Amino acid sequence: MKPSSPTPSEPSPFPARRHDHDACIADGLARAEAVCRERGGRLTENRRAVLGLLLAEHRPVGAYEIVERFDWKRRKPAPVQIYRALSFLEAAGLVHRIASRNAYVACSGPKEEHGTVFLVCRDCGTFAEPSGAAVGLAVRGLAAASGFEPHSHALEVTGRCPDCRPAGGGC
Amino acid sequence: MKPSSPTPSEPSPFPARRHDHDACIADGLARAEAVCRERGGRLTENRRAVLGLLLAEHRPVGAYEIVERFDWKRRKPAPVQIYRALSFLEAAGLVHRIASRNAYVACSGPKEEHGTVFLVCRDCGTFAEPSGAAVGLAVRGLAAASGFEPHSHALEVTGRCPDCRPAGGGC
DNA sequence: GGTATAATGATATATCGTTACATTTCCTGC
DNA sequence: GCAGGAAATGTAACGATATATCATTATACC
Repeated sequence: MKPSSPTPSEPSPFPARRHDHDACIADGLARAEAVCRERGGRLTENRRAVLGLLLAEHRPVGAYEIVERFDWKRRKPAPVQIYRALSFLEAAGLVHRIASRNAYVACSGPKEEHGTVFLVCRDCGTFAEPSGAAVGLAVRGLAAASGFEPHSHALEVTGRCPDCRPAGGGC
Repeated sequence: MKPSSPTPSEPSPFPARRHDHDACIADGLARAEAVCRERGGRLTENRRAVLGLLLAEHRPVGAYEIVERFDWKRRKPAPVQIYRALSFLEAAGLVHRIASRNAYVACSGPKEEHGTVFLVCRDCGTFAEPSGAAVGLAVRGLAAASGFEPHSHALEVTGRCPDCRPAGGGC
């Protein structure tokens, strides 16, 4: 028996090892189009390209790595181009910055109330963004206890993803 | 009635507006000495100076700000000196890096199990490090649900500290 | 004292992110 | 179509953050 998810009602936030990648990119881009229509921005070629690259990776990617891997009109873009696209996408809630790694990921779901949770595998770099309701609760609890008025929060967890942790070992 | 802490059993993690600052620095340095004896490192003059500066501020301070404010043997230190001291102190659990701000703070208490919580006031920059037991619980819950094996985590919350939030306003 | 290890000093460089300003693209109203 | 204005891009230079390298000095231990 393989250690597959025991509770299909709450699927793992990690991407399946093999999955329909093209669909997952197409979904992300479609969602981006919708968000842009709603917010008023334009999903231009540059922004679409950056988002597409991030959607194609399920891991945090540095801005300069995006620069290197890019081929816009047969030439390398300047860093500022990438940062501009990232700023726009981040403001739209389509991309998150992983501060502890100076890297960026495509957001995997609709934006939660100013709070995000990131799980990053220390071995393979795979990334997941689970629902952070429990964390939001914990934050509000801390805030109430200390008189702090929370505005936004980011929880970054490093560890090992289901694929990288020793299969049977309970350790 | 002023909005002081209603539960004296759990004191605010924020420093009182006026408090015995010298004692608070002395305590931190004493604790550092103890940690060094235990771990085997040396709390050298440079490291002690960096830690002292961070202890004197209750807010995140950037590495280059430390450089600027420093006066070692009548000259400005090179950045690498500061980073070396910070690395040592961070490894010893005496200092934390606030990734979202590229800044560093003196740790206000004994190290918790590979997890930390930071509250940073967006108005005055004041910083607090409350007990993160509730967050640790939330992380373990998320992990259990997704098959992730958490190793360490950092939660960074921005908002307004008790001194900066409007006194009576329930907003 | 002699030796190994830890820490520092000094210089250069890598990495990450922004400023400033000119130019182009796209939408809108005519 | 086409002028006017806002949004987005192109280009170059710069600022901020962090590390590499190697020679030198201090400290602990025998």
